[in-house]
Amino acid sequence: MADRWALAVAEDGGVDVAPLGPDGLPAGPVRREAGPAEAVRSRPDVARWVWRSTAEVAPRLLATGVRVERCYDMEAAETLLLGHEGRYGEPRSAAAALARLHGGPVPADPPQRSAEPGAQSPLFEPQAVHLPLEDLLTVYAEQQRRHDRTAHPDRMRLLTAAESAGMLVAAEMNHAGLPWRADVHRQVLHDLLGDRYAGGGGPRRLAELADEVSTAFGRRVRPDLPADVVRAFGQAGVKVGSTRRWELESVDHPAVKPLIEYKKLYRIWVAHGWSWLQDWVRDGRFRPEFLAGGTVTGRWVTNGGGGLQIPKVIRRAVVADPGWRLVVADADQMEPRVLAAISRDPGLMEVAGRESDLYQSVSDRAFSGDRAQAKLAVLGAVYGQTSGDGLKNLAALRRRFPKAVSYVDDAARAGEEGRLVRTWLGRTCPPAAGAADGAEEAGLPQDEPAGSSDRPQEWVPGYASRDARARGRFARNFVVQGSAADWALLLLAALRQACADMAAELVFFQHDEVIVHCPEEEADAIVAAIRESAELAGRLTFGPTPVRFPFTTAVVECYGDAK
DNA sequence: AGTTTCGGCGCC
DNA sequence: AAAGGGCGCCGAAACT
Repeated sequence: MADRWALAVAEDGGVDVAPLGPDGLPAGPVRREAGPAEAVRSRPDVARWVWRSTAEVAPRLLATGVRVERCYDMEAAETLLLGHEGRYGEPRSAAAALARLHGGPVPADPPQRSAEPGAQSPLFEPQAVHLPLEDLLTVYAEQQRRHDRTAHPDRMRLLTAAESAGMLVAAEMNHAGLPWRADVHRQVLHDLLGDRYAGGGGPRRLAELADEVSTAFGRRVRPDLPADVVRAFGQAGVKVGSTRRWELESVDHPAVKPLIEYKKLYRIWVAHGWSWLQDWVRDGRFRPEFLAGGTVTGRWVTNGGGGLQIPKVIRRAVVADPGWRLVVADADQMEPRVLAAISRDPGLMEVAGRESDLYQSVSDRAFSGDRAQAKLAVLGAVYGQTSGDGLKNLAALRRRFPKAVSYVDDAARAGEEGRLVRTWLGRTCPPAAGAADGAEEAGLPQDEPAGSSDRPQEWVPGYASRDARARGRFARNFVVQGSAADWALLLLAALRQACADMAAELVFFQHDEVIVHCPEEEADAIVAAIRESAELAGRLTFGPTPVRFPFTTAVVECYGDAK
């Protein structure tokens, strides 16, 4: 049995499959099967299935309980390769890749559809283009050659494998759903907001707070209309530029307290209230549609339901099934640890080589024990902070960890100058990303490289334009956030394999946090598997490195009890 | 009336 | 003086 097989879905839902040799070329005759499940089930020893789109195939496998070991997602590969080649914006479908090879007209990608609440099969792609197996093989062979031509072929191949694994995990999470107790959710809502229908059609507590705000101003003010609030403050003799919380917090006025409380609860009501519950929770599960690789940095997004923005108070509703547990695992200080691994800064690698609190260690070395300052400085360096305490403390950071800071500085400069910036494994930042305004559809730099623009947007001689600086900040953050996403994909892939021979299921993933739903007796094994997967992912992603990737894990029945 | 943008905030 | 990065979501406001 060949190690790799290719699989092409036909118009009628049947599939053609063929074994691939070590060179990636067909090593046997094409066979016809009734569907992906039949094809996979009768070939249990295949190590990797090569197909056009995991989102197309995986739901059909999951529906019949068939699992694959690994896959190669051709359209994920095409996206990564186009990015690496500096060709962001070109159509990324397999059909487009084929057309480019044959010199024909290149079809545009189908438009992204958005999720509909309660959709039964949200992953089914209505506009799926069924390429014959022979064409898939042509594209695949060319993609192999394109991997070979990248700056680090071994890393790029790993990235494609990791992204493909992520697509499998995402499909499995979409299938499983996050255990969700609607009754608990309703109780939380009632505790926070009071009766659902009380004053003016809204919840009681919001009506009360709106009254308090109005009383404080001495006239009727609607707290959810920013313009109305700004006007009311103006009439009270307080000049505010917006109604953002950080700005209001420094205002001394009796309306501030109820206003901030109102906005907090209003947010819960509109984004995770009763109608959200009705729209997104079915049969005891919340099913956001996870999209692996949904952002340019490689972070995932969810399509529908705000799956990655579940407010802390609402997590009370995430409850394990009877006899089961949630293993909630959160990577400790992931971004500075990743910065240590990619920059090879000796000092930062040394502190990241311990599992203890990294910010405290940085603080001990450079900030005379003030952990909060150290954390601000590190995050400021990663995010490109341009003012405030973070900037002030950056100098101390630079003295102690020069290679780490210059690593992100170099990325920022490259971004400003419109050069390509890549994560450790080779995911590539679009040159125009981070531009202040739209018009990046062309996928090309928006304005002149720094210093050569004849119409600078700001008159600061020798400095980059505002847009260029925005791209610099984007690129600075990209190398860290994106390399962290590289590592997280490998972590997920390893954890998925560890869960394979247990009942445990991966049910949630949020950048540096993962939740496994498992029978109580498997919880200890899962905790160990997370630790082992994290270290394995570190070695696979970054090669030999002293950097550790510890997790804080909690075995709980309720997500709200973690942390 | 329908679509896009804005303001604001949730998460990391 | 200078907006710290990435997202999604909602209603209101602003547009067509």
